[in-house]
Amino acid sequence: MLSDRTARPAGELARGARLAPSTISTHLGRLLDAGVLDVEQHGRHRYYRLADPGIIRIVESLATIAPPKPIRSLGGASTATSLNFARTCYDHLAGRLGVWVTDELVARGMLVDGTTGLDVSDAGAAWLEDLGVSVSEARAQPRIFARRCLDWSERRHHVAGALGSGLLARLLDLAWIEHVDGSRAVRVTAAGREGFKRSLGTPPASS
Amino acid sequence: MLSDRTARPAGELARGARLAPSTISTHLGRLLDAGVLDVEQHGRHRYYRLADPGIIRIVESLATIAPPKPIRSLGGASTATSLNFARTCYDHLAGRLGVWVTDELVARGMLVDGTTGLDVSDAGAAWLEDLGVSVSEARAQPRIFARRCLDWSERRHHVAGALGSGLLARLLDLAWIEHVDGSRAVRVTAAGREGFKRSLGTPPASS
DNA sequence: CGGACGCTTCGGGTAGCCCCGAAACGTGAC
DNA sequence: GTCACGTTTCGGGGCTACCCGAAGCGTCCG
Repeated sequence: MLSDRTARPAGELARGARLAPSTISTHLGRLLDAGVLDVEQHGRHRYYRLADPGIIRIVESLATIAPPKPIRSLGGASTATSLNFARTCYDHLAGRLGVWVTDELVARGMLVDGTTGLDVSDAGAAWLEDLGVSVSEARAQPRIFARRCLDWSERRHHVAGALGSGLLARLLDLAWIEHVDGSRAVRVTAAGREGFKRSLGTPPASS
Repeated sequence: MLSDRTARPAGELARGARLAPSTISTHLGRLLDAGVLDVEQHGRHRYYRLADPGIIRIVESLATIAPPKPIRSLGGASTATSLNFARTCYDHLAGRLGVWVTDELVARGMLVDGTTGLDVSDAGAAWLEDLGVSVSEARAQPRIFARRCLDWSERRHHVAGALGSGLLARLLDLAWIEHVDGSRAVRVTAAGREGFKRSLGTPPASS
């Protein structure tokens, strides 16, 4: 849950791992002592995050070789919260939906491995422009065009970078997806289900 | 023990870890199932090695953040074998002696961090030439001049690359060190103790 | 100021990992 | 064929990491 560089309070981590707050607190304390985590206090919340980029790299490389349902203890970890289905990760789409979109684009040859990160093929550019995402604008931005970002709930990659950002913005604009209250969680609208179905096939179920 | 890319039979790994062969065999079996290790059978020996470069990188990065005396179980791991004191790692010097030499050179400002790996200062070059190691020859070689190599017994770095190779060759040439029978283990001769003392201070004890 | 809330600390129960010795297996040596 | 040797498999024992509920501490809110 912390591998997306977010800082999260202990209670949220406990709920996410389906463990008692006291249990999570012990773990966090040890990781803090070991220098793996940093903590920042805001009011009565204590926000934990991975200590440095080196640690992040290690966590990510471990996650890539870990079996799909790893974690020998920690209760079973994967929760059934709406965050697992779809959420924003910074400014792009993550969760089961984000990974699905990425997978479909790759399967159709629209998204391919490029020299630095990912790239779109001609077919991919056409599809994106048709949807209303400006590929040329994304390319012009002073940041990496498209890169893989590790999804903590799916343990697979979804697309980030300028392209991921543009895609998320357009999907919200089209009202194919919308934020759930004020949270990072996202839900697919009726229009979205239709739209996805027409252009990429049936999206995963939210349950 | 496997992080230097060597392949080793189960029994040697058991002795190195000071564990019963049956215990080590269980661990190796699990790591094999998980795809972390590969195995190759030669006669009645089974040689284990890390499965791929990705795994090697992960093992090394974990070792760099692990505390100096980690390993919660596994008996206590660090053996008192002669391999721990001094050995060759490919074509350079490793073990307590190899790490000591590297540390002393760094402490004296002779070995410094360079753009790619390590580099020698003017003082370092002078010292090496005085010893009889040709720095210019090492630089001319079509391989990296000097790099850090993780020492599995010390869990710290020693110097490798063309410079590490030249240094080992010269130390053997000067008969400051010599191989123990046919093994990778190395011992310091009487002349070596004298020589090290004059130029770098008292070397670590072999016991 | 009292109560709610987030978090941590403490004490104790349990599951499962790590370990070993004994025995089985397979290969090479005599 | 028999023995030696390296390795694996099996059955069990001890330890400790993980986990929880209860209690304590600090912060915010009414």
